[in-house]
Amino acid sequence: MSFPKATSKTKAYTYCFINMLDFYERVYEIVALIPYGRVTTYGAIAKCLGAARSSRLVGIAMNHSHLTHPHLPAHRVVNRNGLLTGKHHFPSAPMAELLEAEGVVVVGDCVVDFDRLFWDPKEHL
DNA sequence: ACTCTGACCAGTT
DNA sequence: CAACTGGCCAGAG
Repeated sequence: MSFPKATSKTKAYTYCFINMLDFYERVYEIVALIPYGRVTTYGAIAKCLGAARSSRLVGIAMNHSHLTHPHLPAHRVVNRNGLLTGKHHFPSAPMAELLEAEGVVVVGDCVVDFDRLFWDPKEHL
Protein backbone atom coordinates (compact mmCIF):
# COMPACT_ATOMS: atom_id res chain seq x y z
CA MET A 1 0.00 0.00 0.00
CA SER A 2 1.39 3.36 -0.96
CA PHE A 3 0.35 6.85 -1.90
CA PRO A 4 -0.90 6.97 -5.49
CA LYS A 5 1.57 8.23 -8.04
CA ALA A 6 0.77 11.69 -9.39
CA THR A 7 0.35 10.70 -13.00
CA SER A 8 -1.77 12.55 -15.51
CA LYS A 9 -4.45 9.91 -15.08
CA THR A 10 -4.74 10.45 -11.36
CA LYS A 11 -7.87 12.45 -10.71
CA ALA A 12 -7.86 15.33 -8.28
CA TYR A 13 -10.70 14.14 -6.12
CA THR A 14 -8.62 11.18 -5.05
CA TYR A 15 -6.84 13.58 -2.77
CA CYS A 16 -9.89 14.32 -0.68
CA PHE A 17 -8.42 11.39 1.23
CA ILE A 18 -5.17 11.89 3.09
CA ASN A 19 -3.80 8.77 1.46
CA MET A 20 -4.94 5.39 0.23
CA LEU A 21 -4.18 3.76 3.54
CA ASP A 22 -6.79 6.03 5.03
CA PHE A 23 -9.28 5.03 2.34
CA TYR A 24 -8.72 1.36 3.08
CA GLU A 25 -9.16 1.96 6.79
CA ARG A 26 -12.46 3.71 6.17
CA VAL A 27 -13.62 0.79 4.07
CA TYR A 28 -12.69 -1.61 6.87
CA GLU A 29 -14.49 0.50 9.46
CA ILE A 30 -17.72 0.19 7.49
CA VAL A 31 -17.31 -3.52 6.80
CA ALA A 32 -16.85 -4.10 10.51
CA LEU A 33 -20.27 -2.51 11.07
CA ILE A 34 -22.23 -4.82 8.77
CA PRO A 35 -24.69 -6.66 11.03
CA TYR A 36 -24.65 -10.43 11.40
CA GLY A 37 -26.71 -12.07 8.70
CA ARG A 38 -26.85 -8.97 6.50
CA VAL A 39 -24.92 -7.96 3.37
CA THR A 40 -23.86 -4.77 1.61
CA THR A 41 -22.18 -3.89 -1.69
CA TYR A 42 -18.90 -2.44 -2.93
CA GLY A 43 -20.72 0.48 -4.50
CA ALA A 44 -22.69 1.31 -1.35
CA ILE A 45 -19.48 1.46 0.66
CA ALA A 46 -17.81 3.67 -1.94
CA LYS A 47 -20.80 6.01 -2.02
CA CYS A 48 -20.83 6.19 1.76
CA LEU A 49 -17.22 7.37 1.64
CA GLY A 50 -18.05 10.11 -0.85
CA ALA A 51 -16.29 8.32 -3.72
CA ALA A 52 -19.22 6.84 -5.57
CA ARG A 53 -17.15 5.87 -8.61
CA SER A 54 -14.44 4.08 -6.70
CA SER A 55 -16.29 0.86 -6.03
CA ARG A 56 -13.51 -0.98 -7.78
CA LEU A 57 -11.02 0.29 -5.24
CA VAL A 58 -13.24 -1.09 -2.50
CA GLY A 59 -12.79 -4.50 -4.09
CA ILE A 60 -9.03 -4.05 -4.04
CA ALA A 61 -9.21 -3.05 -0.39
CA MET A 62 -11.22 -6.18 0.43
CA ASN A 63 -8.63 -8.32 -1.33
CA HIS A 64 -5.93 -6.83 0.90
CA SER A 65 -8.09 -7.23 3.99
CA HIS A 66 -7.35 -10.94 4.35
CA LEU A 67 -3.76 -10.06 5.19
CA THR A 68 -4.18 -6.82 7.12
CA HIS A 69 -7.56 -7.40 8.81
CA PRO A 70 -8.16 -11.17 8.90
CA HIS A 71 -11.11 -10.99 11.30
CA LEU A 72 -13.20 -8.69 9.12
CA PRO A 73 -16.55 -10.09 7.86
CA ALA A 74 -15.44 -9.73 4.24
CA HIS A 75 -17.97 -12.36 3.18
CA ARG A 76 -20.79 -9.87 3.86
CA VAL A 77 -19.71 -7.72 0.91
CA VAL A 78 -21.15 -8.73 -2.46
CA ASN A 79 -21.70 -6.98 -5.77
CA ARG A 80 -24.73 -4.86 -6.63
CA ASN A 81 -26.76 -7.87 -7.76
CA GLY A 82 -26.05 -9.95 -4.69
CA LEU A 83 -23.54 -12.05 -6.60
CA LEU A 84 -20.59 -13.49 -4.67
CA THR A 85 -17.94 -12.02 -6.95
CA GLY A 86 -15.25 -12.28 -4.30
CA LYS A 87 -15.64 -15.97 -3.60
CA HIS A 88 -12.34 -16.95 -5.24
CA HIS A 89 -10.38 -14.96 -2.67
CA PHE A 90 -11.35 -16.80 0.49
CA PRO A 91 -8.43 -19.07 1.31
CA SER A 92 -9.93 -20.72 4.38
CA ALA A 93 -13.69 -21.27 4.37
CA PRO A 94 -15.76 -20.71 1.22
CA MET A 95 -17.63 -17.41 1.10
CA ALA A 96 -21.02 -19.05 0.60
CA GLU A 97 -20.39 -21.31 3.57
CA LEU A 98 -19.66 -18.35 5.84
CA LEU A 99 -22.88 -16.67 4.74
CA GLU A 100 -25.02 -19.75 5.14
CA ALA A 101 -23.66 -20.14 8.66
CA GLU A 102 -25.31 -16.79 9.36
CA GLY A 103 -28.62 -17.82 7.85
CA VAL A 104 -28.03 -16.16 4.48
CA VAL A 105 -29.18 -18.51 1.74
CA VAL A 106 -26.96 -18.67 -1.33
CA VAL A 107 -28.01 -20.31 -4.59
CA GLY A 108 -25.82 -20.26 -7.67
CA ASP A 109 -23.35 -17.83 -6.10
CA CYS A 110 -26.18 -15.38 -5.53
CA VAL A 111 -27.69 -14.19 -2.25
CA VAL A 112 -31.36 -15.15 -2.04
CA ASP A 113 -33.66 -12.30 -0.98
CA PHE A 114 -30.80 -9.86 -1.48
CA ASP A 115 -33.08 -6.81 -1.44
CA ARG A 116 -34.31 -7.64 2.05
CA LEU A 117 -30.89 -8.53 3.46
CA PHE A 118 -29.13 -5.49 1.99
CA TRP A 119 -27.70 -3.20 4.66
CA ASP A 120 -27.04 0.38 3.53
CA PRO A 121 -24.05 1.94 5.35
CA LYS A 122 -25.54 5.40 4.78
CA GLU A 123 -28.28 4.58 7.27
CA HIS A 124 -25.69 4.12 9.96
CA LEU A 125 -24.64 7.78 9.77
C1' DA B 1 6.99 5.36 -18.85
C1' DC B 2 4.26 2.48 -20.72
C1' DT B 3 0.49 -1.77 -20.87
C1' DC B 4 -2.63 -4.92 -18.71
C1' DT B 5 -5.61 -6.93 -15.37
C1' DG B 6 -8.82 -6.89 -11.77
C1' DA B 7 -13.70 -8.91 -5.18
C1' DC B 8 -17.14 -2.73 -9.43
C1' DC B 9 -20.79 0.36 -11.19
C1' DA B 10 -23.97 3.65 -13.63
C1' DG B 11 -25.13 5.37 -17.78
C1' DT B 12 -25.67 4.99 -22.73
C1' DT B 13 -26.41 2.75 -27.18
C1' DC C 1 -32.69 -6.99 -23.77
C1' DA C 2 -27.13 -7.12 -24.18
C1' DA C 3 -23.03 -4.83 -25.10
C1' DC C 4 -20.31 -1.19 -24.62
C1' DT C 5 -18.00 3.11 -22.24
C1' DG C 6 -15.77 5.66 -19.00
C1' DG C 7 -14.64 6.28 -14.43
C1' DC C 8 -11.61 4.47 -10.53
C1' DC C 9 -6.37 2.94 -8.91
C1' DA C 10 -2.81 -0.78 -7.37
C1' DG C 11 0.54 -3.92 -8.73
C1' DA C 12 3.14 -6.59 -11.91
C1' DG C 13 6.04 -6.91 -15.96
